[in-house]
Amino acid sequence: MAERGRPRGFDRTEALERAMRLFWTKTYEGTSLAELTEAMGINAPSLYAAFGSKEGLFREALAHYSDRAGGGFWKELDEIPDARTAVEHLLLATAAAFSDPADPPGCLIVLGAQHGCDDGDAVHRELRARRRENLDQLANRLRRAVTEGELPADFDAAGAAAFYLSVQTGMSVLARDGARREALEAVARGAMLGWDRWVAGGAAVKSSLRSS
Amino acid sequence: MAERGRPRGFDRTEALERAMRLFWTKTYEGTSLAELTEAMGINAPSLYAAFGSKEGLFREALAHYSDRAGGGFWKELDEIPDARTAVEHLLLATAAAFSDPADPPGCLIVLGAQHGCDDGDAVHRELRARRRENLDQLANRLRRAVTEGELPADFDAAGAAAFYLSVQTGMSVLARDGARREALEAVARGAMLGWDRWVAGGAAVKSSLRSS
DNA sequence: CGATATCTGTAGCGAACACTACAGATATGG
DNA sequence: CCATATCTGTAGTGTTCGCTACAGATATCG
Repeated sequence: MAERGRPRGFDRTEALERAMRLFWTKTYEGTSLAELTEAMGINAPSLYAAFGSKEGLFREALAHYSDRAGGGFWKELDEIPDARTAVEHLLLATAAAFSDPADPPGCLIVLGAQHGCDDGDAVHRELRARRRENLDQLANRLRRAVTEGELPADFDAAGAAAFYLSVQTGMSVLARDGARREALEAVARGAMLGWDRWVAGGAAVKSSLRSS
Repeated sequence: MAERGRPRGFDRTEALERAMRLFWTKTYEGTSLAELTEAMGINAPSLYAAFGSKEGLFREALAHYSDRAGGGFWKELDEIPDARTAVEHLLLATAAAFSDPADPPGCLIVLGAQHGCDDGDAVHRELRARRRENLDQLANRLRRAVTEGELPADFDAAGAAAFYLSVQTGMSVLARDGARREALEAVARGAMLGWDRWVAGGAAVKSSLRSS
């Protein structure tokens, strides 16, 4: 059954793309509806008919971001067979993406909204959930490497995941503050310098702690 | 000369402290004047007489934060004689502070405002400048260790500073997302695992890159 | 063609925002 | 005691916010 009524006068996907880039540049709360409608080339009622609300539009923009811009290296994390190479690639690809002049610097999922504390707000909960997803994906990738025998049984997958995600998250802010690609790559390479000692296991971690 | 006119009816420092904690919890843009006046126990005209504007109040709150809450470990970075211990202490003290239940999690300087791109806004420029200050202080501390002979002449102080700051910055977001103290300490310890290879110098970094 | 359904543009809604005019209150300086 | 100066509380200001009522336009269905 074909659609009835007057057909939509704009390309929904392109409008969504423009909204995503605006949210990415100015954050959720920092982007007004007037700015959105202007960038999308439509009027407010068209926006509400197509996306429901500012929040609905943001959530769709977020999904679009995960599928397109921010999704690449996270998918590859699972595809690259060697865990060490996979993590290194994640960080180096992040360094390249966050400093790509064609896109706003940093990650929409990290920088896309205010970082309040209480936040029962749905947008903040969704962003938090997606960051949590990244943490889990990283930990699961490392655990997989343990079961595959690449990493030792006592490998601290949860700790290492938190560490590597912390590095990647910090890179978002550094990029927003103007860090160049070489600087971000130095961060990525620096994070990999400790890999062997992560692999060496809990004893090495503890001795490093004792030496302080 | 003593002050003329009706004396102020509230403690300016305590009001500032309360404002700081509110900004710390809800960010600059996320905190309304109504919330501020309520938390500070004063009316809007008193706030404006004492602090000039919301922006002026935030800047004073920021200075208060640097002097009091966020300032401790950054001062100690320069006081601890051994650079390795100094950096390790910075990260471990950060882990403890960011997960202290008595304070809002994470750092006001990292989380205190929206992370927009263009931002000619004065508040954002000041936060960015303070983050830049942290980067410079860390790099200078490492360079000092080079001149003192603790670190080799070819030590990549700028790269290492970017790396360790990236870790610390990421910890702010992890803390905001609910990371416990042990998780943040794992991040801190993980960051120190690569220290020796940072010290081993550019050749080690490059070989690590080649191995990917 | 008429009925129906959806989209578009104008124009404006109530609420929240940062901020302030003004009058009364309360101190000091002479 | 009077003049002056500063603070406090009330009650607003104009602007911007996200959002929508409504009428006209444009499509399909029968």
